[in-house]
Amino acid sequence: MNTVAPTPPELPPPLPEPAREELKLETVLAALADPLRLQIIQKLLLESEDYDHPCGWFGFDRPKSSLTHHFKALREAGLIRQRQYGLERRSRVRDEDLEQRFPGLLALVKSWRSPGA
Amino acid sequence: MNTVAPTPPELPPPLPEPAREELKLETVLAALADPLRLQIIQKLLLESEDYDHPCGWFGFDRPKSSLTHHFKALREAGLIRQRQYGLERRSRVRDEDLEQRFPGLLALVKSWRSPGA
DNA sequence: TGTTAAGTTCGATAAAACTCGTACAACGTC
DNA sequence: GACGTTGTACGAGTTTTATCGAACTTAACA
Repeated sequence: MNTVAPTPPELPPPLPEPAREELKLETVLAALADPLRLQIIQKLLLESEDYDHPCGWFGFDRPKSSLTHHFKALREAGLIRQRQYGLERRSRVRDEDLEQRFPGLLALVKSWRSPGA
Repeated sequence: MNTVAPTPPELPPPLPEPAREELKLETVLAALADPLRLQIIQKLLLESEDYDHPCGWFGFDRPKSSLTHHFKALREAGLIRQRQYGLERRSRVRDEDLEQRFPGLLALVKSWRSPGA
């Protein structure tokens, strides 16, 4: 019986991101201080169900260039990992890395009561 | 036998601050995103030993007007409580309020490894 | 009363950050 | 190849934030 974990089915490589050890609390907090970005992370945490999501999935009524800006900020701060699937760039929260470095932080985001709801 | 808690020995009233229920995660995170302010909170958490401290106690080599700016930012975000003692304005972390609203957040600040040390 | 010390307020400057339009690149499909 | 779709890159305008000097306020005290 072979108990080796199955090889993941060829994922596209992640876009450039800081390594786990490079994550800085100041930077992570600054990234989360923006309400839209907080909302992005919260939605991913609450609704993503193990799938990565392109930024259209979020349903924000904002110009695309604004969204690019915020997703990039999140990625560069180390909050999300992004992979390119054809045209789409899908995002997921780096929950393991974040929990390891900043335990409890994501729980706070999860239970955030956003002003808009 | 009287088990009533002793009346605290006449503290000066706190300067204006947001009530516990008014604390906003975005605002708190933004306040903590600045390295100097993060350092202020961390130092208070690690070394204050139940005393409030005037801003000279921190030993920052910055002009007074800069310090005023940051302490005010922390107070208005709800991170510290300040009381006036004669000429001094002493600060303490609002640990109970913060722990209640954002459990685990202060632990992250406590274990922060500041870039400068 | 005059001096010192802690801290504020105001104002100017400078550096970041947010917002978004326009133009562009890449991939799929007809 | 032309088109629609997803998203980026660049740049400009606007707002926020940080930094700090200078003048002021207040309390303590000799």
